[in-house]
Amino acid sequence: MTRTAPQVRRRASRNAFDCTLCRELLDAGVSPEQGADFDTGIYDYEYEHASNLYRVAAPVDAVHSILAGTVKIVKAEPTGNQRIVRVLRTGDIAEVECISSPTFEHTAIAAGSVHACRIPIAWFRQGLAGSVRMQMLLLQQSLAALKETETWFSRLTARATPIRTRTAQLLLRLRIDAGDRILRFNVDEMGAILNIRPETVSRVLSDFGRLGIVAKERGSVTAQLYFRGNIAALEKFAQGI
Amino acid sequence: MTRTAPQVRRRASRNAFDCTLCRELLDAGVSPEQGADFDTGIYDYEYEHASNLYRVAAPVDAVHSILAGTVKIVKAEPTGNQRIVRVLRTGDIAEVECISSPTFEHTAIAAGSVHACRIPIAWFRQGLAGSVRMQMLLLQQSLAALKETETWFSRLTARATPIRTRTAQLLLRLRIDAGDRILRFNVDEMGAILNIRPETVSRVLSDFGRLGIVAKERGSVTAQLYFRGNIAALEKFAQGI
DNA sequence: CGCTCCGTTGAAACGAATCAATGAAGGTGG
DNA sequence: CCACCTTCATTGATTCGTTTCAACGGAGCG
Repeated sequence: MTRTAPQVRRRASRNAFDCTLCRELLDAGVSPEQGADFDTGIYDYEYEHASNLYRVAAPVDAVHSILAGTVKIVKAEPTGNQRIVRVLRTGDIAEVECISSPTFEHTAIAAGSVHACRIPIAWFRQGLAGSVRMQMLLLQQSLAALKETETWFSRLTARATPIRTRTAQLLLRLRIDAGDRILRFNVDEMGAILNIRPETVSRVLSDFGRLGIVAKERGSVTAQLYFRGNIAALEKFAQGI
Repeated sequence: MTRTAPQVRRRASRNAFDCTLCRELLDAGVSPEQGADFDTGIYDYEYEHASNLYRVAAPVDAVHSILAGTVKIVKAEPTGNQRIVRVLRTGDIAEVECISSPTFEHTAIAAGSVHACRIPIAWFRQGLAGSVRMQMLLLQQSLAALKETETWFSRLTARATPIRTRTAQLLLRLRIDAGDRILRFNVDEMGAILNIRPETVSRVLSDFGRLGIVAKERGSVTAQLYFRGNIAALEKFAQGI
């Protein structure tokens, strides 16, 4: 989990109004100073796979609204190792914690290609103070994050449940929409979530592979990011067979 | 963890205005209908040790503000076993989740004697809609809960860390104020937090006892609720010796 | 006094961690 | 275009820690 991650990010072409948060802010009548345009720092950025949206302990300069893609939220332990505490999807707002914290409490890493809107913190705070709808929106987000984290941890780290079961649960949680595609994390990352060693993840995944339940996608380069899974079978395993 | 818990609760004598939440609501100009008095259902209740403030899946009838004491927040797993996802202290607001949920998502159990203010949900929601300060207050609470849960889980369930270490960390987290008193959970409960078997908890605690680091309080009946701990020594263990 | 609840302790079984070696894939430079 | 190197996944053999099963003991209570 200490492998280096590229820091690349580039401005994309999308309109800022695709972002719920931006719309909400503008609706609230809080415009980013007069003559607002995209030079104020509100953009749709595209982040490469494995790049950081922001890093732990860095001063909070912006709030990120996920327009497309999946983002891993990583918490660093004092012991040095890192754990993934939740996963953000399209529509989520990253690091609502920034309201009461001057620095980021997590690191956010793109899983696959990610589009995110970066809203300058000053504008965001201004908007928050003046808009009841903004506050409710954030409250909802915060509660959603709480629920996600609780479930994530309490189900996925339950030692009573065998690792086979927990791995199946994790794979189901990483499913893309309704199909049989599953977001593919590497063995280190899955270990960081399930709290087991990468070797063990590999063993379980190999088992699943032999049973024909999970297969790695072959073909194009980007396809490596996904598994193909037998969802019905996985659900059985997830319930402890 | 399936031991029965008494359901006792009785009305205490304290004034509702000791409760931050109540004050906030009244300040917001939202009074519980005219002629408001304590018959509206706003009370300072006293809960006995091990009694429930509310139970999972029950319809949300009230929000609880903890005036004094410690409350365990328990999440039930589909597998049947229960885990303590966080601990509430004086000043905390229980189950902020109720804003977006019709039923309780957790069970709240008093650890020792607990004073809590029960605010009828209708009044609470009314106040929330009209008060910016209320919303910010809840947002803060929600974020605090999120942080607490993350830390709780990510530190205490880290499999890499030996159980000795994690137990020491837990004990430090259960410390009462600045002294050497530590809130005493039973072996089942500590197991439910650390995600280990009660027998294992017992073994570790016995070790600590032999090392003179932790001692069970002797004497009065209520004193059973506490340990006496050598804080400095525990901190060493908590850092992995 | 005997019951039950809860904590304690022991011995054995099991499962994941650890250590170590091999293999597949991708990138780089000659 | 191929050899080389790095990264990451895989697999095996062994060790270690927790669980499991089981029995015992103290405390509180009817």
